Amino acid sequence: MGIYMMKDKILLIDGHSIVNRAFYGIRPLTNAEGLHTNAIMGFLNIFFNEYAKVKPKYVIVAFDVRDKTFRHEIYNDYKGTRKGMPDELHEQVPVLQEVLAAMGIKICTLPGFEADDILGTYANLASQAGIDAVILSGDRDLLQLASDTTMISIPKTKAGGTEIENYFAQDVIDKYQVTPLEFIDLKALMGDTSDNIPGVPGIGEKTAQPLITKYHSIENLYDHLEEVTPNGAKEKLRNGKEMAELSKVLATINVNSPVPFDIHDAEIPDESVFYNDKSYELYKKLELRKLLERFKMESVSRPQQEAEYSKANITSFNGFIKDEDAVGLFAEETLAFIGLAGKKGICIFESADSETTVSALKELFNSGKDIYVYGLKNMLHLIGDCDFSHDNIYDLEIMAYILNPLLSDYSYDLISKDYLESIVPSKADILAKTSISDAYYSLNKKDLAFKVAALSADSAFKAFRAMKDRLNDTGMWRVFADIDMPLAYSLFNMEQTGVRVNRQSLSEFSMQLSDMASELEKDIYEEAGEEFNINSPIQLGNILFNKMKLPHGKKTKKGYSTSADVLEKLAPDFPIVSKILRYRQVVKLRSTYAEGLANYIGEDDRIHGVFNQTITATGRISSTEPNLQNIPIRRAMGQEIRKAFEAREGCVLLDADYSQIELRLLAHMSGDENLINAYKSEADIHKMTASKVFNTPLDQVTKEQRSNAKAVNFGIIYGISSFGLSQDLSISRKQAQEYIEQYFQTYPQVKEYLDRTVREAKLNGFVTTMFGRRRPIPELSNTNFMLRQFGERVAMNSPLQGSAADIMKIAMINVEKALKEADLEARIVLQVHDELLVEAPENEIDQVKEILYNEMKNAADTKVPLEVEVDCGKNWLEAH
DNA sequence: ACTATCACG
DNA sequence: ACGTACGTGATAGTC
Repeated sequence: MGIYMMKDKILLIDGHSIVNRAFYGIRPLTNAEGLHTNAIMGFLNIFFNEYAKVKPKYVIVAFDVRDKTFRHEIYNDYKGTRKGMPDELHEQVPVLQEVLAAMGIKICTLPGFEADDILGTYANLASQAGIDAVILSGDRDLLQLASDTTMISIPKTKAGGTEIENYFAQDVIDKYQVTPLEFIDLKALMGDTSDNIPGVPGIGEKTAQPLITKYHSIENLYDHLEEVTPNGAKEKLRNGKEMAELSKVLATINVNSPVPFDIHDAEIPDESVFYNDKSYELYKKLELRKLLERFKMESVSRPQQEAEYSKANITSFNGFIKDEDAVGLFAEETLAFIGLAGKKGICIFESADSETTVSALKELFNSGKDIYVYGLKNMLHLIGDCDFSHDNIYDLEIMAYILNPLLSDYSYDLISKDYLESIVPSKADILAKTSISDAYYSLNKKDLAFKVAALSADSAFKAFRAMKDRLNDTGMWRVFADIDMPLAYSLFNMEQTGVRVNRQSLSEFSMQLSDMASELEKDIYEEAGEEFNINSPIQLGNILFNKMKLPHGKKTKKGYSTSADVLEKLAPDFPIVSKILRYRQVVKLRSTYAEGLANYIGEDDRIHGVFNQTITATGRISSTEPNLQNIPIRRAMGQEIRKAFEAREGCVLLDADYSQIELRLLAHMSGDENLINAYKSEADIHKMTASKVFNTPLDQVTKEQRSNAKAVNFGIIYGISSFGLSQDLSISRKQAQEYIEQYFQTYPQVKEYLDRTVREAKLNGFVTTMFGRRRPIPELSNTNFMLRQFGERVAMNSPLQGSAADIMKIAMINVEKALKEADLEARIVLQVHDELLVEAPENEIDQVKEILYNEMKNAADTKVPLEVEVDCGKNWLEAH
């Protein structure tokens, strides 16, 4: 390998241009404080990529002083002003500058000059000092600065990510047939609206480019104006001479600006200067999680705040809690140790065996002390039961969820930040990807496991008060104490009970499905004339819409949509399409359900799924590993899967579901007299609505009218829009709009209620359920019309969906309690939003039916009675 | 890791 | 001019 001197490099960044590109390229993101962060994140990503590629010795980021844009003022004065940036972007610029400064990166602004001038000047200075320059900008204006030693880098957003186009002088010539300096003249002729360069009216790129290639400059072009053909262009040039000259002044970058510091002041001696305490805290505050990983990678020796704790044997934990009223508790699956934190400090208690730990935990729970934990339900699974006092145990994860259900994570480090204003290292910071168990049992990471335990217990101990106050202040303490906290035990019991699934039935059905799939596959290949992957939307789209030339509907990013609603419209005319739809159905049933569910059936022939309590924005619970809330029901083939959910020997399944609970709640919450009366007088609300909306006697309502009214009813719950309804019903927007207006005429107080809800949501920034649970809606104050519109629909939907969720939670708690008090063996096995599935011994059927009906019906007091249907059967399909 | 699709309420 | 119904999770393909 030869040895040669590498020239030093300087990376010059056009701040506003890159931040703009980042803003529009990345979906909106905010941190817990509501500060937008997408542009900052995008900028830093682009920066780190470019930094890694260029490996510069110097870095300068230039920003315009936006209020006074000197050169352009001349022009702005008579032709309007530069487009302002949206608030969501504007607020990020000073924060980004703060981040860059913390990273030790020089920022340069210069009143009276543009960022372009600063970049040009430093590139010029660099060239004189024998330093290569790389200018990073989204703006092609900068191409005039390209030379053999100055490269212009322009990021382009492509489908697969960001690609960067690099231009030295020769690259500019190759692409535009003009030299970098001639690029100024080209720009001056053709103009650039984004940069407020007027250009010569009527002259575009097509005309301008050959002219500059031939005459090299505007001055020379006008000296030879008479030679120019065609006459039209000549005439336009003649009339636009003044514009051309002005434009050239505007388009020329000043490479001799009075820049405030020397290149050598912008030296980055080593990449590690980016990663310091100050920048770490800023990244953390901005919740730039992905980027935070760099801090670990790049500076392993970064000092981490130490958690001070003592160590003891678990048998002595009583001594620790003796003079404490409350403690924060950490426990995890090894059960080899626990962490306790109280007012006198933190202690890690080690234990010889898990039985000792379990009994210590139970004793602790029964000690009468208040216990604060993160994720109680998981802890209950470690212990194996919840037969101990409940009302002194508080789950901070649930508290944090209620305070802001929009977050994706409620770990101790985020809670410390939000409620204690204290930055502590997260589990991932301390252990990277190692699990607590692996760390505990490894040779050198045991103390790291202890450290996580200590920080978690300590933050639980300290954050409780602030969170309780916040729940009280927002009127949500009752939601926590009466609904979500007790529900955790119900969910634990449900998970522990599990639901019995017949392995044999699933496997037989899976084989049938496989046969059906290969049959359909064969037919589809035959009709398509070739073999391809039917599961690939890209390949399928190509076959259907490019090769076979079927009429296409919507487009996706990568081609034509092949979604079911598009294919269904084609199915009657093209047999291959019906086969594809059927193939999809079959494959879905096999992979997700027949095979997918089988993987979760345990030794006890039951599936013990996970019911998550801190996921949804509205207060519903969600189900994972596997998802037991989306088991097929609507189509005959899918019902086979439901049949596999069986009661164990000697038992039956009782299924209880609320009928149209959200619509009934709409009647209750709006107080609409017509809707309330409709419910009181007629069982079939969709038919009743059809009769009123379409002005038809009840007994003459057609099937179609009823189903249209049903769609409108659903639309109302989802936050009605004429577009959405028109899509659903395959009718025109105008027609949909008429339905909606008819509906609101029928139920005027519903309209008033929805308007009021949106209005108050805009005022408060959140909506509430009947029980006071809040959902924040930051979209309502977004400047993006689409997002605001979305916020309005959410405002209409969330109180209904959320109140229904609250009611079901209350019902679950009460059903469980009633089953226990009646000393029954029956257990809740599933919850599917408005439906409960209970497994009960045959001799308990009547009692359990009664309990389900009463507890669900009476879970809330509403102006329209809640209707509950209870049924039973040997399997879930029969019971529903 | 992201997109498209589809299962449920 | 935009381009959408509300709330979820799993799978397969693609990058």
